[in-house]
Amino acid sequence: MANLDSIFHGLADPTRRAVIARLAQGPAPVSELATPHAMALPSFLKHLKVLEAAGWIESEKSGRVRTCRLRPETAKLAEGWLGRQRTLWEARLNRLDAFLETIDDEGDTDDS
Amino acid sequence: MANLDSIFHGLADPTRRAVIARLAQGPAPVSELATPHAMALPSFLKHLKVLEAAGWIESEKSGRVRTCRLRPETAKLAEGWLGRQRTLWEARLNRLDAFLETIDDEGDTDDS
DNA sequence: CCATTAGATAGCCACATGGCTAACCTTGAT
DNA sequence: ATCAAGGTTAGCCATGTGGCTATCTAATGG
Repeated sequence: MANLDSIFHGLADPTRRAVIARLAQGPAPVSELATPHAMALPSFLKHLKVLEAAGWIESEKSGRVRTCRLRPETAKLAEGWLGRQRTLWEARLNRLDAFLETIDDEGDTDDS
Repeated sequence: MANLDSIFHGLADPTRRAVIARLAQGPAPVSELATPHAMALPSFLKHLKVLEAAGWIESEKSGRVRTCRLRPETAKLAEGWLGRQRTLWEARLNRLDAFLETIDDEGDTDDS
């Protein structure tokens, strides 16, 4: 697992998001993950390491092929944090609405 | 608005997440946002600029006070992307389940 | 055994990030 | 008019990030 810092940093790059999107449809070997991306393999491997360190993916080598798969729990951590903020935000808006209605009930105060 | 790169990069730092969490409870001036964080103001301002460039917050200066507020649409973009990946992932698991049931239906094939 | 395939490691480079201090500019209060 | 408060700007520095090439190892196919 990893902290939110590395989890969100993992998402802050189109190559890495593309890898996650690809792996959401099932595991794949490194070379297959790499082909859509116009960069040298070592550069791409760095992205995979970032994702693995963040807990987004896990991988296993069998023979000379390393197969990567997604760890969906990590997405839950990310969605969880975002959801909690949204909850706070919405609660605040509800309180605000309630307050505004209170003002309505009191009628206009500064109108000649 | 901004792209997913900067949106997620905005979240990849505890100071910035704390600012977002604070602003989810309502707008606040820069100095109030800064006080909980043990760093010089200019350093903190950089974080605010990252958040503003990413579309996470907007701010307005009146007199010598700049007030910041959250832009919750941005959270929707982030949650939206994550949600779409989860949808793909779950669809894939459903197909996998269906496939495994297919195998069950066919009975054992290699059992003497 | 030899060549090929799949990936790993090392090292280099340019630029971005995240922190700092010092100096500056407005606005507000006295 | 002056001083304090609230930012803002400019510049410095160390480290991180994202790309590259060159080289290396370990499996596999012929």
